Amino acid sequence: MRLSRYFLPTLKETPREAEIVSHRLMLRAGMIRQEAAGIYSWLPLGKRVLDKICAIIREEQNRAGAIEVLMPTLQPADLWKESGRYDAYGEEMLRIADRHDRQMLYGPTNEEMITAIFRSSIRSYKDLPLNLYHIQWKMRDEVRPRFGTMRSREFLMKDAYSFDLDKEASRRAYYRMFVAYLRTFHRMGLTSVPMQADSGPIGGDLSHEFIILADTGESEVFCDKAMLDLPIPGEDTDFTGDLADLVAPFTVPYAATEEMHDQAAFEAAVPEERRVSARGIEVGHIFYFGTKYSEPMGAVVAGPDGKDVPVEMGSYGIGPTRLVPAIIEASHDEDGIIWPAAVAPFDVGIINMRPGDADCDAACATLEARLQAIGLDVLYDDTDARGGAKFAQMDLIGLPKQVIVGPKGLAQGEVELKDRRTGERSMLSLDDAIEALTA
RNA sequence: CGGGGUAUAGCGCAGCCUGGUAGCGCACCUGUUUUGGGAACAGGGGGUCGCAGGUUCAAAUCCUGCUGCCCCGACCA
Repeated sequence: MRLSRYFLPTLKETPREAEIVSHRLMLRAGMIRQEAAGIYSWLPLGKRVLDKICAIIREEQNRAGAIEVLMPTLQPADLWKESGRYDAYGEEMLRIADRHDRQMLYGPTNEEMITAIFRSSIRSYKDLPLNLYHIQWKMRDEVRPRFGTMRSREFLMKDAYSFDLDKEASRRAYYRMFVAYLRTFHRMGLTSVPMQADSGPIGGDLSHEFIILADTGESEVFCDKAMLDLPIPGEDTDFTGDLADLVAPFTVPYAATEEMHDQAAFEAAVPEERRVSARGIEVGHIFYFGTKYSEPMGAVVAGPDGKDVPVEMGSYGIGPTRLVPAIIEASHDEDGIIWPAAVAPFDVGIINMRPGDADCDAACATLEARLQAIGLDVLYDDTDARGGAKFAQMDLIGLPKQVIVGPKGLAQGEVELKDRRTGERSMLSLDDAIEALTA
């Protein structure tokens, strides 16, 4: 992509409304634009990051055996009356009447709808286990949206729903998502800590929040330092087996958000030098809720004995539009964003120091073509802005690798390769630079 | 929903107290000189001063009402 033909409205100054660093950087890097309180447009650079995040989520959901669907954002109120949540949900649910004065709502979540889909097609335990997910816009009309897309009213959510014959099978389904989540966040360059969460009226231990540690996180979290260094299950994980042994190392050490925190238990369980108390951002939440929806809504399957039983369910959420700022909170410096390679909007940035100079133009064009040929996404700054402005902009938008091409280097047959994270710079021949970027 | 702010060009701000027909920096356009870490000079374009009403010869400025947005709290992927 040539920068001169792209839409990248970066800002030198920070819009006044932005308080936290990720919000400031997302606005300055031209990733988003606010349309109303808690409502955002995603501009090209932001859209690219969002797409990369969603792609990783999909890969890991699919690997874990979940199947993608797509449900509508607008739902009929009748479904929610069946589950009893239409009246219970409160002001956070955006209610709409259509032209026939039918009661509709912009969905804050999809348990009712997925249960309706399930019950209309599945009759036998032989069709279980089943896990259906989608990535789709949700609306929660929060009293006070804030922090950019970290807490917005309209937000993207990956929500998966599992269906099983009994609680034991549902636990295995829960563990599959547990491992999938560990892998998903790990692949995005994040250290996530699963923390036991309030599981509501069902009780038990099958509810976890996945927390990213970041200084500017919203809530206080406490855990055993050992949690941060646990190896993450590999992509060869057999999701058809029981994953209890893989999950156990993550559920045994102490880890709790402030709502669940017990200081005495913390001190008893964790030696002082391993006690971590930090800020965290919730990027995922999984829970088992049994027959809470299947029973009132009549989602039953015939068991081996031929008798109908309400299906056991769980739901599993990740917020991609929250992950973007979460990643930035965890990875930035005073110059701007530092994207982990897996979610960077472009893999490589090329800076042409002297557009119009035949040698510079030719070297940049060659570089761009060869990097694209090996499958890299390249943003080529071919504008005639001053050198300093180009460096600042490329650092602001956080591309992990940058190649700087100018007459001084070319006179020696070299270009400069820069690593955004470490700040390391080295002069290399064009071929060596391409070699280094391919590795 | 309680408390506190704020609203003037795309962004950041001044002007308001003391009324006289809108200004600065950045960004943008033209030209020249420049060019290795947010260039210099010269010229230029861009504004229903959030909205509505009122006071006045005259309102960005004073008065009244409303709305948007931000922050703190309670609530939440």
